Amino acid sequence: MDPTIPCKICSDKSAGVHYGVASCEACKSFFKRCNQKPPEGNKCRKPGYCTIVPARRNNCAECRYIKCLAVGMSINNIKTGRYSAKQLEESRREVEKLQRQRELEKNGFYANHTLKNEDIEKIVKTLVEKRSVIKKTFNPQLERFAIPFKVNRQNHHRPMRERLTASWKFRKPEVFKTIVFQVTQDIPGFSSLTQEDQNELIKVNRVDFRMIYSLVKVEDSGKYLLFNDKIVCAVEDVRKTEHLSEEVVERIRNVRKKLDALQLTDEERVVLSGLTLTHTDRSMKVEDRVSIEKIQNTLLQCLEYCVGKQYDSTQKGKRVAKLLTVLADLRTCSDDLIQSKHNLLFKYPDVDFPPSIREMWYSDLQEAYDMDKIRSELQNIDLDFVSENSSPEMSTASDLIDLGPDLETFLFDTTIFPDDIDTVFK
Amino acid sequence: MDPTIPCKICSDKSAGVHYGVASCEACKSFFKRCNQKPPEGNKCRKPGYCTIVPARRNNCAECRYIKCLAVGMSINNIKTGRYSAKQLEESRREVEKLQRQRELEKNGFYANHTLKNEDIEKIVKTLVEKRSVIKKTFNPQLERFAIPFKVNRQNHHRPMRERLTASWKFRKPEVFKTIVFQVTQDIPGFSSLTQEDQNELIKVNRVDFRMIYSLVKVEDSGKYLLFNDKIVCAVEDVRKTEHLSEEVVERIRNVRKKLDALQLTDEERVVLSGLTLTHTDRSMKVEDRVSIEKIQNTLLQCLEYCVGKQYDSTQKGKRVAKLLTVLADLRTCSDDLIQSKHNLLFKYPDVDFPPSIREMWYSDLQEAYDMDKIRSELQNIDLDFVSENSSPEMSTASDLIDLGPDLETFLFDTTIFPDDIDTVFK
DNA sequence: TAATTAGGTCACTAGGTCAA
DNA sequence: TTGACCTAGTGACCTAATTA
Ligand SMILES: [Zn+2]
Ligand SMILES: [Zn+2]
Ligand SMILES: [Zn+2]
Ligand SMILES: [Zn+2]
Repeated sequence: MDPTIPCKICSDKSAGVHYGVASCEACKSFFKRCNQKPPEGNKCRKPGYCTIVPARRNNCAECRYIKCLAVGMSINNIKTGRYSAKQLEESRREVEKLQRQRELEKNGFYANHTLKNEDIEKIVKTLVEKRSVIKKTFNPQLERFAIPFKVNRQNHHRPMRERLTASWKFRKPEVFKTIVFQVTQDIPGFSSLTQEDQNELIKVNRVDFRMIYSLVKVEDSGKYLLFNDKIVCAVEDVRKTEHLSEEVVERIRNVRKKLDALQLTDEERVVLSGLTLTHTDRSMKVEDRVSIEKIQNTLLQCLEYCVGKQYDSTQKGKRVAKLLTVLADLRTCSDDLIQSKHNLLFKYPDVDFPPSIREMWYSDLQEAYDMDKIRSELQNIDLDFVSENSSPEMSTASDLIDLGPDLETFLFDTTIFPDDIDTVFK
Repeated sequence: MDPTIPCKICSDKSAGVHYGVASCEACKSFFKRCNQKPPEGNKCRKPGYCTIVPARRNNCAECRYIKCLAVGMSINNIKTGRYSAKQLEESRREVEKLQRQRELEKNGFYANHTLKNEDIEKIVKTLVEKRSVIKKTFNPQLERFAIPFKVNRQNHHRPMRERLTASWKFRKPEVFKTIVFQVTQDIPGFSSLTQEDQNELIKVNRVDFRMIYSLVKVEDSGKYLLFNDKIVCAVEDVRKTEHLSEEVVERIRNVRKKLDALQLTDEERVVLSGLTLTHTDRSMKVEDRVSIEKIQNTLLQCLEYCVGKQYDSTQKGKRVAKLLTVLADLRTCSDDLIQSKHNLLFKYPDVDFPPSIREMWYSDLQEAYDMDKIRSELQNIDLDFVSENSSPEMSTASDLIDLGPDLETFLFDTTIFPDDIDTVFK
């Protein structure tokens, strides 16, 4: 809407926000046509690598489309109607940011370099290995939760405020922070960002990150939470304790289905996870957008490389496009999830949430994660809140709906009410 | 007015009560435009089935419009001006209910499932058959009233209090209760509701139900009450004994006209009747709104199916929209009727109304229908209060206005003053 | 008065059109 | 195929009207 904000795809003069992204008239029309018929593959020698600028944007439709998807264009992201005062304020601030940005650019900070394959290989390999290390490191702690339990439905009728207050005593968000911190250490350029930017990116994108990075396999029917191939909990019970509406759950379910359908390789998974953290649209506070874009560019090259290992050039572009489309869907979906969390928390402002939770869910709070503190706290984390009784029962399948949340969300972010869990078995 | 009450159409943040329904700014504007020009039909594959949520509400205007109508939006439902203390109290209570609601949500009961055609067929067939059974069962009792009689106009000048007291001796609301109870037995899910919710729904929606379910044919001119094709009474006389204002009668007359103009098939009639009972906005006491919504959803599918039998896909959406519009009009109209009943009864608080009547008309009374008692009482109902004299005269047509009430209302709910009836003729 | 809403306004965008 | 331009919405905000 402000012409000083350039097209996110080709950096031409933007003609407003189209399909969720500031874009020029040309790129808007282009993406519109792509939705009717996506551009043919196997024309570009290196899909994803062509530079998209006004003069050359018509040279490679495939790359233009990939860029559209990468910056978050999606048919599910449509905005209509007049802007609210709040949105206008956002826009105004983005313009200011941009000006500061341009000054940085003049200092030759940003270079649109192309990585060598061996560098890419090294990055991806490190990320994959880090994931299995994390798995091993946290297994002992996570394993303690791999105990199926039954939810006491009676507790759903207790006053919400009471249940919320009780639940937070047992949250361990530090575990997640540690995991994501470990990962960012291996994303080239991420630790060079200011502490503030790092924290902000993690904060606003953690749901997306977690959804993709998830350490657990989701059970095939999608009805149960699995960890180490053991059923942990019925999804419907999580939905209720999470206080999520059917609609939000439906959205999550759909995105989870799409994610599962992708059958991500480990390599694709870690790179995509990293990509989620480079999304800056959710925050006004992020300062150094140019550096973040550079990180994004690096990871996109990694993605292209990983996909190229499995697919021939005919299919490679398609696969990349597909991955990025699902990423965009995931963003919209987790926006909803975050929103419904906010609604919940604002509805019960007097609940005694620990500061770490407030900070996590109230996006306008100023405190940020203290990475050093997290690192030092890593040793002292204690996760036991489930006592181990036994009772070989579980909510019946007929009560359940099809959803595939991930264990981490369940364990560290969700509103689990320990009092609701009355029997643990196996 | 309370922003925690979401938009009834798309569940976005509501901006107050518009056209009678809590709705967001967007849906308000949308409905406003629809009143100028309704959305084009035959664009949606399955009118009425699209989910209306903020992100997707612009995907299908037809379904959004149908949803508007289904939740009761109507140009005749406009409310302006400041809220009274009572209305504010209502709103406050609704917010509380909503919170409790979400906690109940839901023993897996609410699933937005789509019914198979054969199941729909079965439901509709059962409902239609039940109606003809009811007709047969109650014919002997109703037939006894199918005697035209003349009203003694002198009695209209007797003190109101006196007339009211006398009249209630002869009311038989039990008959109606039995009829509606029989019907609810065949509405899937209705009998699974708590006894309290069932009673409350019947209580607050009975006028609408009756108006549509009506067992009698209305005389063509609309000037006389008919049962089994025999004139029973002049409408204007009912108006006077009922103490209804010209305005209310005019409203009823208009709605009745609209209803008649629809030329409902038996199938449409029974399904619409069922739908009236799923309306929860009139009561604060209704608890399990989600289950009721599911019932409503089921019946909406039935309606769509019935309409689909007669109309091609081009016209189907239009017909459904039309039916739901009239339903909304009916609601407003019977709101007026109920209000004027309340006014009447509050004006004469010392009249010795039987408990069953108090309970029926004073919506804030706590007693509810006792279904089991009704069932057992069914055998003992005795409807004879009209003695059979004869006199071949009738109120002249010039006194009459165009109104088409239904016999059940006349017989069982209305304020008939037996003393007013001085001559009955063949 | 103050609260509250219908209807108007117009800054916005999806999708269609068509010359280049 | 492209992209400038157009049309039919959309929805945030405003004001006049309505009511307690
Ligand atoms: Zn562009
Ligand atoms: Zn290319
Ligand atoms: Zn809405
Ligand atoms: Zn539709």
